Amino acid sequence: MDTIINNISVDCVIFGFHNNTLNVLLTERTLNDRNNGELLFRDYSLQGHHVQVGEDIYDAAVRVLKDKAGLTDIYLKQFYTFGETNRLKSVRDQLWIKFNYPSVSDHVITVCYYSLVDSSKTRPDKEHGNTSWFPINGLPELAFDHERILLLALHYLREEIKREPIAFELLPEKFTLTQLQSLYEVILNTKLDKRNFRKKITQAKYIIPLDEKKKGTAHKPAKIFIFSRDVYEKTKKEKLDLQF
Amino acid sequence: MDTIINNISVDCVIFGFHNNTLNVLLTERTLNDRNNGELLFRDYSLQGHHVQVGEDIYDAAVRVLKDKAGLTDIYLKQFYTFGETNRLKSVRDQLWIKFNYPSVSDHVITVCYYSLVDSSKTRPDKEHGNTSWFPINGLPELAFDHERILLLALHYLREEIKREPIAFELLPEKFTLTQLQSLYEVILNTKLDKRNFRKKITQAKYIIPLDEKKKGTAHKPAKIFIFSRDVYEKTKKEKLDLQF
DNA sequence: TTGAAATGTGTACAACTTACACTCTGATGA
DNA sequence: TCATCAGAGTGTAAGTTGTACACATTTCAA
Repeated sequence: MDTIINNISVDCVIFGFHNNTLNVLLTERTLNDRNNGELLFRDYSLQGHHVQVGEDIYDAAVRVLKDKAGLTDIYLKQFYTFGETNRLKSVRDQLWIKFNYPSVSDHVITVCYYSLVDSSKTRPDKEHGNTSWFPINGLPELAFDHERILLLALHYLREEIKREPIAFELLPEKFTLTQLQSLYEVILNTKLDKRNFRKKITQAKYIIPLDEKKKGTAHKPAKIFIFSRDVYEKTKKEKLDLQF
Repeated sequence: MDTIINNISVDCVIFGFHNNTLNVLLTERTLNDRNNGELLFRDYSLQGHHVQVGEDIYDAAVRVLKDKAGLTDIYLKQFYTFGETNRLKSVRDQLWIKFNYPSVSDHVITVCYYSLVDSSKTRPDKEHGNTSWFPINGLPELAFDHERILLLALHYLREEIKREPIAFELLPEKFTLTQLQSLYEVILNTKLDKRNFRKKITQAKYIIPLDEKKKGTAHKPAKIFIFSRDVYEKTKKEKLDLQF
């Protein structure tokens, strides 16, 4: 039997892009009264779990994605570790922990990752029935310090998407430029100029047009593009640009 | 008595700028043979320690800076957490740990910070006699996985100094533009054009010239500048600049 | 007073960013 | 089959920013 390390956990903030919004995958957490079964509270948490004995923390994050969301082979980035002594000390969290994981330490450090998934590949399955997507702008009440974790993840995502080609992790392999542009607009919360955006794309040789068009649209079909990490690695240039 | 959490530590990569190089503060680690006292090995480690029971991890980092290097009130940035199961498993490290900290877990997670100090304020004192500065380009052999940690710290420092006004943390309060420029040159490992560099400075209203000149130079004395975080916060503009 | 050493300054050209509006294409249904 | 709809796709001019480049100035010390 795998045993857990009782003071170290990982939490994953799983981002997906659909319905033209940025969404996060959350799991319902409820606590019922021990005596009468009455619902004491319902809120939502990130996907997380304790690291197991003998397990690397990165592997723990991979395991959490697999077990809690059925996701494999996706982008995972460690962004911060939370280690305040009071992070699980609210009355509600204490109740829940005592009921569900009585053996856990009262000072748990959590190493946090954010991950990016192509939501077209992720269908809600039976196994993870109490897990669902919530739009960034319409979050429910969150468990523990998960709101803080989520907001910081969003901050790092916004910074990273400006500098690294990670947007593609959130899109299907084949995408249109309109899709790509609205992804940037949604994440960065700005409006971008279509022509200027496309001018930049043309310069990036690793965003490659196919001889293929989007089918089944009631209007002019869009050209389809793919991202090549290979070409990216070979053509990327370091930009030195001091932001005084 | 303070007790330590035996599987969670913090490590600090302390950067300083002097002699026109970027330096790191390291502490000598030695192990002598139990029987004949003969030196088994000598290498160097970052400043680190286990987190104590009831202590926030950030506070642990502050404590480490104080206790191990006599530093207070300096810039501290968490950049990564290392949690591989084999990070302390080399023969040498195991020997050292068994001798010095036999009660420590064999899977220690370490939360890493880098810190920036104005080295003009840090004089090597008696208490920390086995601690000294090493230039980035002339590092000695390092303990544990500290070389890896140090290199990653350097990576994050290089990224952050391009976007945030942290260079000033490495300089005295009053500095000249030549000092500032060579700091950037050393950290980013490039040559910058003096006139263009100064043109940028002029635009940044938070780098403020004083009516004061450097004294005691055998040549034309340089104007003295200070950095104002206050003005920075008020005048900074978000730069949206997708690096395709 | 002269030399050494580092400070401080301007301009022209190239590259990049920004603002902006209309035509094209294919699907649909009248 | 033709008109309409909805989104795709395209170029240019003006402004801003980045880059390359060389010499006069100031102080100290000999």
